[in-house]
Amino acid sequence: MSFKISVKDYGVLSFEEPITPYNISRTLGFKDIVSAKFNNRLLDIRTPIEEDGEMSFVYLQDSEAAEVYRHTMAHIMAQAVIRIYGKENVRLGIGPAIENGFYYDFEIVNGKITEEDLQLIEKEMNKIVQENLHIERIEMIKEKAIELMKKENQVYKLELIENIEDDVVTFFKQGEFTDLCRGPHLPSTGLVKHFKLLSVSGAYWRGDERNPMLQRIYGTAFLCKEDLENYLNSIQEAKKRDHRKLGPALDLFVIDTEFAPGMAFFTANGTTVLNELMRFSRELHTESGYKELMTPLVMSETLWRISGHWDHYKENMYFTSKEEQSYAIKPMNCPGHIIVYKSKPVSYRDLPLRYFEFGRVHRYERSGVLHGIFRVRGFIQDDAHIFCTPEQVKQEVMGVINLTKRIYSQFGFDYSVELSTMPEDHMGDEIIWERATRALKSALESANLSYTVNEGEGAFYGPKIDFHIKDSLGRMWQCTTIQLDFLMPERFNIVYTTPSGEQQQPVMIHRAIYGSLERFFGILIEHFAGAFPTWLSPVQVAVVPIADRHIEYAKGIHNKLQAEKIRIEIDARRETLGYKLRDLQIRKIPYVLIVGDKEIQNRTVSIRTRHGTNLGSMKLEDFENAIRKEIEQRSLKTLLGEEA
RNA sequence: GCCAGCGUAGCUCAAUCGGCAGAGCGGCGCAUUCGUAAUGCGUAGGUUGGGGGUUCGAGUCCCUUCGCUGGCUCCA
Repeated sequence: MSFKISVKDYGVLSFEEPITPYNISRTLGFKDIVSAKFNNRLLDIRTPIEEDGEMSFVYLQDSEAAEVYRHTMAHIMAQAVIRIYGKENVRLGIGPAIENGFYYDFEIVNGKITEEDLQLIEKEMNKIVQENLHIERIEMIKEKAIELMKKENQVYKLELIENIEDDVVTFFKQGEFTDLCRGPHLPSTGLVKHFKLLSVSGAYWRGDERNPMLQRIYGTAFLCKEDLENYLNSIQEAKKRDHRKLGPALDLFVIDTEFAPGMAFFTANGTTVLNELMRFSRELHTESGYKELMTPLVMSETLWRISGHWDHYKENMYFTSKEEQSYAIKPMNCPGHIIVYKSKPVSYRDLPLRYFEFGRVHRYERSGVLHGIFRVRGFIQDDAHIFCTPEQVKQEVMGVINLTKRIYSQFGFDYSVELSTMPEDHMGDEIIWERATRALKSALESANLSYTVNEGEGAFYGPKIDFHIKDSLGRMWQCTTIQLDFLMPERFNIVYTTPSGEQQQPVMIHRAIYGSLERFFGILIEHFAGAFPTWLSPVQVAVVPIADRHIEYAKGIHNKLQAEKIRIEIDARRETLGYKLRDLQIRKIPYVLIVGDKEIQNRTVSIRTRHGTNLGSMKLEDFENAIRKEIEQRSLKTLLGEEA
């Protein structure tokens, strides 16, 4: 047996016997490695290697090391939990490193972990760090490991081992604590000292709600104190952008939890923003050849039986009845659009037929999932259904992708794209699903979008492409969705006439770009931290007369700009100038026009931005032209000299 | 829905061990007419989420219900 390893910054070495990265590093005089990258996989330094490959060493300061030390931190936490609650009372689930931190799932027999306990656990973790325990990697024959786990009553670990294919499994041991684990881990528990436990929550074993619920502790860890503090501060800062906080504070919406949990009441300000969003969307949809519809909110239950919602979506629907007739409040707009489609004969010449609607839908959502206006029970979709021939599918999907890119670029945020395939609970043949999935893939590739695949996450009627946007706390939310559907046209038996006079079934593409206006609005609030671009700002300009004798002039400005459809208000409150400026700035009004004696004399306005910058005086006409242009262009930036 | 925590004035938060429900901001009133982030004084505002219980006495302890937060599952 002989194999070669190419070590970065050294050269190629030949070995006859299995060797660990640690031993290689020692031989070559590299010190203090915490992990090794071997053929692009992060390895524990104690893992014996016996094959050709390329290796580079990972040191504590390297970015790749975070995964390793956070994983070790999860073990330290588990060790602390066991010390506190007693070995016989703790059953371990899984404990991986995640983005920015780590977690571990526990079952505490006849007990529970509360937020208060986190301090206690942190204290014990600090002890373990102080003890600087040596971490050992142990290989064990699977049968023996199963026996051991049975003896220790570690039912979850047992399940994990039974699902491992190899004959040998690995454990990591630090002091009295041993855990089934693939690794990699640090050489000892004393290397990373700065950590914080963040929260405790429930998590189903293996993510399945039929399984028991374990308790999950989330934490984070960093090499130096500053990084930890910066991270904790960034969480605090992000919380200030939270739309649930900013929305009511900026008077955009309220949620009345007593009378309508999971429903948003948009105030005048919020409605203004939504109207602007809809206006923008309508313009683009018209340009892209969509026809706007309005369809009923309440339709017969029978309709929903035909559509398949009754069989696959009933749990999420609201029902009502009158005169012994049962009705459903629509959870989707598709059946309504199909009724319009069916209302007259369709020729191949009419296709693709793009029906668009700002459709208000209601879906029952379990109480625990509601979240501000990101996840509600009633929302408005910028929904459309494209009816087309099978040949037109790819082009139509690409059209939607382009429209999506166009809309996103207006706001300037990043997104990720996912393709979701056939779920367990689905309608129709697998062959149809495969064809549809291929069409979506092909469109994605032609559009040059990189994407990840979510197996089994599609809608019940077809596979879909989703665009996700990050919220202020790093959670991803689905906005745009493009779903292919070969099934609903069949169930409703809709057809078009082909050139040869035959009746053929169209393909249906369900798509929404904002997704839900509520969610998109919420994302915007967080993205701009409430300081919307001027075209979206509920109030675009405030005029502040310095003293009563300036009110008349201020009113003139107000009336003039208002006549130009600029959203302007006058602040003639009997308060000091400083007080009003502070108040208007907190409300994030893009421009404040201050008028006093000087301005009246020169027919100017003094301009102050919501960032507190004094832009000096300007002729009213010049200001008017600039802001009008800024609004017309729906500019992300101000045209008056600084970032909007 | 599930696990844990939380729910006091419009908002942010006090109220010791179970012992008279309070403050700041905001609102309202009066005075102040002011040049780029908070003028001063006064005043109203509460069934402590709802219901039940323990107790001489409950914001505080127990039960229940509704809601919220963090996650899990689910989803636009």
